Amino acid sequence: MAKSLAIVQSTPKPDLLELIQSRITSFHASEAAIANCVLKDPHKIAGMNITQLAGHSKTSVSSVVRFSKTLGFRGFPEFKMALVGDLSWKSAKEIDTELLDGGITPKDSLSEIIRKITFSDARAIESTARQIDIQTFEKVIKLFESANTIGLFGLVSSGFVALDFQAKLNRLSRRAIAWTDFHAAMTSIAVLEKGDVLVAISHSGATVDTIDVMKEFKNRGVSIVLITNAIRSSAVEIADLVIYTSATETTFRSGATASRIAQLTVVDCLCVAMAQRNWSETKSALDVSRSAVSKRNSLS
Amino acid sequence: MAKSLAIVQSTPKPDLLELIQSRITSFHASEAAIANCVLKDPHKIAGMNITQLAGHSKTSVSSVVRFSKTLGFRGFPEFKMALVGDLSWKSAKEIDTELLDGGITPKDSLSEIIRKITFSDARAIESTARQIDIQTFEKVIKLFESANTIGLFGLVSSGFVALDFQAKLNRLSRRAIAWTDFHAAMTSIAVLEKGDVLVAISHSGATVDTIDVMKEFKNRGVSIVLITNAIRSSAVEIADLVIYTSATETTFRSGATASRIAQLTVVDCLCVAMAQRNWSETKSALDVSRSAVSKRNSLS
DNA sequence: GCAATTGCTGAAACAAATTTTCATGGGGGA
DNA sequence: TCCCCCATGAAAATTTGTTTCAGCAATTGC
Repeated sequence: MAKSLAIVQSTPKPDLLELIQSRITSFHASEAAIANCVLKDPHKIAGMNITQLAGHSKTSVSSVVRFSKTLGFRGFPEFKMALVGDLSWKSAKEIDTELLDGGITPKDSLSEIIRKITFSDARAIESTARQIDIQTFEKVIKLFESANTIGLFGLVSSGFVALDFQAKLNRLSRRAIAWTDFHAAMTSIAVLEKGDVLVAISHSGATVDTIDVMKEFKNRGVSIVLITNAIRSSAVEIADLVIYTSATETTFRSGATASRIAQLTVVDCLCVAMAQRNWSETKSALDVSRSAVSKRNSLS
Repeated sequence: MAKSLAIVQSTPKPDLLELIQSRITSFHASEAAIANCVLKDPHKIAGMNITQLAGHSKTSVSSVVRFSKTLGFRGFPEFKMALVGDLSWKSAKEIDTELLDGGITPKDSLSEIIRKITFSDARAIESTARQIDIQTFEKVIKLFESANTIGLFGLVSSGFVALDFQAKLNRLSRRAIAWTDFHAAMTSIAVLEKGDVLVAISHSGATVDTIDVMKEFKNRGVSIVLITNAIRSSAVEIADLVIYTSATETTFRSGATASRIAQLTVVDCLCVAMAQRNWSETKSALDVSRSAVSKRNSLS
């Protein structure tokens, strides 16, 4: 019971609904059915017991238990408590659940569009933050510290994040190389060897090229860190360590801005944490890099 | 069960602990013992089951049930849920009052680092959203719509935003070109002409190269839109329209993540707004672009 | 195109928790 | 001092939640 206690105490988890929303694509059929019920009328579900929810969602009690466990709870009661807490938290914050969907309609005014987008972006960050597993996070940092070279891989929008990550690591005087397509990574595969790290960034965790790259590097004995939004994906299977983001994509948002923002935040957290670990050395390295830039330009 | 539903739904009960406190004198011996336990460490109690609470308060399970009923609940589970809700509600209120300057100190734990960074990133988005002047925003969109070609310029980290912007505009089947350095922009200056738009992205608004680029294009009769964080800067003077971001950089954050995240959000708002303006055409364009990508890959 | 395997699903057996019942005993009043 | 009342906790009864297992569908490999 110490465990369930710890969960209740340490994580108010005030974003359960968003978490469910963002993971809904990686759910199985019956899990998704339950998720929909919960999202549709969370208050109603909060007043149900497991049998009722099973009936209401036209699934079985076992599926409800599995659903709860998939979300990281010990069982259904714990999930229910988290749900109650979440609803209560939201009512305190007066969060408009209608905004949660973030979906934009043809009749929305400009200010409504701005409100909806910024709301969902901000939530993606907060939700990702609460989601981060400190143990994993710390392990990733240690891997980085022991690695000789850090490889970064991401496609399209995740590629920008990889490049950003590279820039930040370089600034911390770490050797880092970012690739944004399959062939670039493959032709310089020898750059990483046993003891090094490859960070793969992929919102869906299912992109073919990304998975192939991960496999190739893994075969070389390179440790694989994955930053993704999808709990169940082939990429997760391959990776040694996984950091999850929590962003919901909706109509007109296929450009994946929310997920990229969440990824950037994660990257930033990792870099700042690394920087902080060796404060003095970093401070000077930062200063050097900064003054080098300002010889010609101010920052950007 | 209809009743318990009603209770959960209708009563946010934002003061369960106070209620207990106020009634404590009218409790029987064992009820009072339980009440004291609850008041002493509500979080701990919230993670207990009825047997544990009975043991902890040195009473019996039956007394706990009676205690719950005395408070007006149907039974112990309902009391527990109310307690969880109350605590969650209270913690939400507290978070608001907590002051976070975002500065990271050498002794911050990993979770503190994460909290501080994500907090300041989320704040950057929210406060940028509040800052945005709708009139300007709308004018920018109209400029975009009437322009033949849209040029994007940003250096270093703002360069990523420019590239992202280009990708998004292309996806909306707008002709857009991003440059991330002075010479690239200058050599293809002829791409933009009178009636077209150049969007300059610069956190500081003082970068020499960016200002030079703006001037050159302005001389050609190109309209200049600026996305910046600096209210008073040379760049603002030159631009025709300015959209302000609102991000504070602090120790170890010179990589400008917060400002970039704010910029990305602004870019996203602009694109979604444009998309929404001609819903039907866009919808199909988006679909085309999406399906083109998924031929080989899932999104990213 | 078929067989094997994997893994999702729900029914039912099982376990845990909550609630009710009931016997006990202590305190206040006659 | 005795009796009655009722708060109390032990244990039975019930409800609720969890695990196991067999079936089935989808996918992979041959």
